[in-house]
Amino acid sequence: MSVAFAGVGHQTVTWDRPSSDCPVEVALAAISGRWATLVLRDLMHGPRSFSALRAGLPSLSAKVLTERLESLVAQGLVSCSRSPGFPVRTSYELTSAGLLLRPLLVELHRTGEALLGELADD
Amino acid sequence: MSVAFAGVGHQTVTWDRPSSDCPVEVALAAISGRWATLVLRDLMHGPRSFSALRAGLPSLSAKVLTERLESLVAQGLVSCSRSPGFPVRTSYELTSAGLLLRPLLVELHRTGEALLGELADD
DNA sequence: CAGGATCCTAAAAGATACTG
DNA sequence: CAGTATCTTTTAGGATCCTG
Repeated sequence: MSVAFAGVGHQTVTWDRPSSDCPVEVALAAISGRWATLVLRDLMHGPRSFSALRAGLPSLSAKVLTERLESLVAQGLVSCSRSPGFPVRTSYELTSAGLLLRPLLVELHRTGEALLGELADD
Repeated sequence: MSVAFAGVGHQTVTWDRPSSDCPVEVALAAISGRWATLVLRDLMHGPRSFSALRAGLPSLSAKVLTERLESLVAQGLVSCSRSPGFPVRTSYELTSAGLLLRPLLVELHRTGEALLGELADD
């Protein structure tokens, strides 16, 4: 059921709704939600604690950061380890699956620049 | 202000919120919203009328399709031409800017497949 | 330090009916 | 045909205060 965007060829699949088994939806799920790409970008540079992530994104509330991280962990893209003792320290880190997102983020950035350039010509 | 995701190097930019002048946000805006990628995928195959798009995405209401198309047109990614006379016929078509999204859609699909493969290993 | 619990608002999505 | 109008529901995001 591989849908070839590039090869504009014949294809049998006909989605009638965004279905979660579609690869595109899977990838989209990983990067959607406000701040998601920014959090991922931070994690691309290495493991980060909860507060390190907050410090990097000051206008992001604890609640939303928690949501974003929970989502990423649930999708198997990020793992979380917490130090025993007190106060607790956490370390969020990309899993091998999470690392697969790097080319997508790069492409997102590249495409955005291309759009800015193209639309400036008008 | 080019942010290198790939080159994990030094960078001066520090976003404290998703800003619309960030290329990543620009690209994200183009593909966000439910059904957006599906509509774009249809348009990648050539010009489509309003009802042709609806026919391809049966569970998508006229209202939402209208919203999606308005957004794409507003972003300069799609153009719309309407035939004079009655009944009216429309033709939505990707602009040259809109065509720039193709590699991104391909990458989205590719990444999704990679994720499905990687996560299946667990 | 790293969240959880609540409450609130705004925006997005969907259903339905109607118009140029 | 190609939408618009309206209303209701859902969901995301944010603010604030609290806890292990």
